[in-house]
Amino acid sequence: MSHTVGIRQAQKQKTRQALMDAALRLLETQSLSSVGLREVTRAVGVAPTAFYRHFRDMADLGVALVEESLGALHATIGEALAESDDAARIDHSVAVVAALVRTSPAHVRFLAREQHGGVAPVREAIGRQLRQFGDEVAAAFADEPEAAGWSPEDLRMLAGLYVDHMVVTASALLEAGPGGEEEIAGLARRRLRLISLGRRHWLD
Amino acid sequence: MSHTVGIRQAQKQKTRQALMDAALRLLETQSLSSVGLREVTRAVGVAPTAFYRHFRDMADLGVALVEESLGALHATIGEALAESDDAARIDHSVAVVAALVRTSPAHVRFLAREQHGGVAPVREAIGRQLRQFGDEVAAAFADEPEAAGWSPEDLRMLAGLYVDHMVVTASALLEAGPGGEEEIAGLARRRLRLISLGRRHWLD
DNA sequence: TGTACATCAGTGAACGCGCGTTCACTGATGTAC
DNA sequence: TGTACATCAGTGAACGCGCGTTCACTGATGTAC
Repeated sequence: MSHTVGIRQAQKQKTRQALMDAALRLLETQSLSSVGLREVTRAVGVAPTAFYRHFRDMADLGVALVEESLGALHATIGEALAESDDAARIDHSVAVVAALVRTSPAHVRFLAREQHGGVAPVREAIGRQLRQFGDEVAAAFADEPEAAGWSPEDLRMLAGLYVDHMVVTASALLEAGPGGEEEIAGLARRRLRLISLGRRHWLD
Repeated sequence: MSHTVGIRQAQKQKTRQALMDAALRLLETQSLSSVGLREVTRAVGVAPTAFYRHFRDMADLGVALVEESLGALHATIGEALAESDDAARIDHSVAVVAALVRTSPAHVRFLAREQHGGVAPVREAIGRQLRQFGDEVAAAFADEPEAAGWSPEDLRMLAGLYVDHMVVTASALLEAGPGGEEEIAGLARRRLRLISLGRRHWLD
């Protein structure tokens, strides 16, 4: 091999990830503004000062967690939106959200908690991501024949309604726990179906 | 007069309210789990130990703030829901939420922040209030002729959609500030209208 | 391949600070007679 | 109305503790020759 990543760089990346993982675990029962830097380094087993080699402060780590939580979701959501049939799209979208909550509950909890939390940079990073999802959903809608006659503003309004509803669904799934998943998912599907009905008659 | 409130009791109530007001002001830029008891008493101008005469801890004060924020709202929402015309009900409901955000922005910010925040008793108190709003909205819907043929579950689903939407609207109004109020309110009304359209065709 | 030097992730001691909670107290208000 | 005692909201000193941040350091990794 000509050029490996470098032992030093690989180890640094590993520590950085360990700090993020430890923080995420602590965030399940606290909010970001009350999790301390020392608490995180203690959980990882490094000196408090090692933290500064990776993040300026806890807000900086929080922003990194937002990217980790939502960065990969854009592609997955894109797939769900690509479904041609309306019912299939609803089922697929709800399934994507349910899968996210099932596989990464701590990430979802973090997002729900910090979306309106006390740490401005993190709040803004989440807001940016959600707005981007809204834009992507609106763009997907715009490509469909059902969008004929719709103003861009109304499409964006509808897309925002979808996204907001998905966020509400994610935190409801979280609160319900694994046992209540199917009930919440069913409720979410019925709500989306009602919205979808409204969409169909919007231009009547 | 036969029996005044008592100077002692009145003064105690005044201090208690001052603690809640000071906490609410501090909560505009922080979350509950990072606001300290000493910070609150310092803002009021009493000794830290005076806090314990009124609340067990900050979570206890938070629960009291939830009641203060939402307790009076049930009656007001009831009025809005009593509108017979669908469009009037939408306008009235959005106006109630906008008025709440305008007159008590700090209360609304507190609720948005702590709805999924790190302090369990407060989170649960907010959840209880929102569920109660949902029940009230569902009961109001049930009394209408349009509800004929609807299952109780579907009515509760619709009511939840309304309440969740109002919560989303309230925090959007907060983020937008006074200048963007009309835009957000307009968006909220269009969304409610779309939901209302879906409702009308639910049984088709 | 070997050597000499540079880099830099992680260390550990030290700092000043504000925190929540305890305790015995004070003195104005309330009550019984 | 006046007196004697009880109540209790608010005080102030004291405590031990964990916090974020600074600093000079160490020693493994990286690089130039």
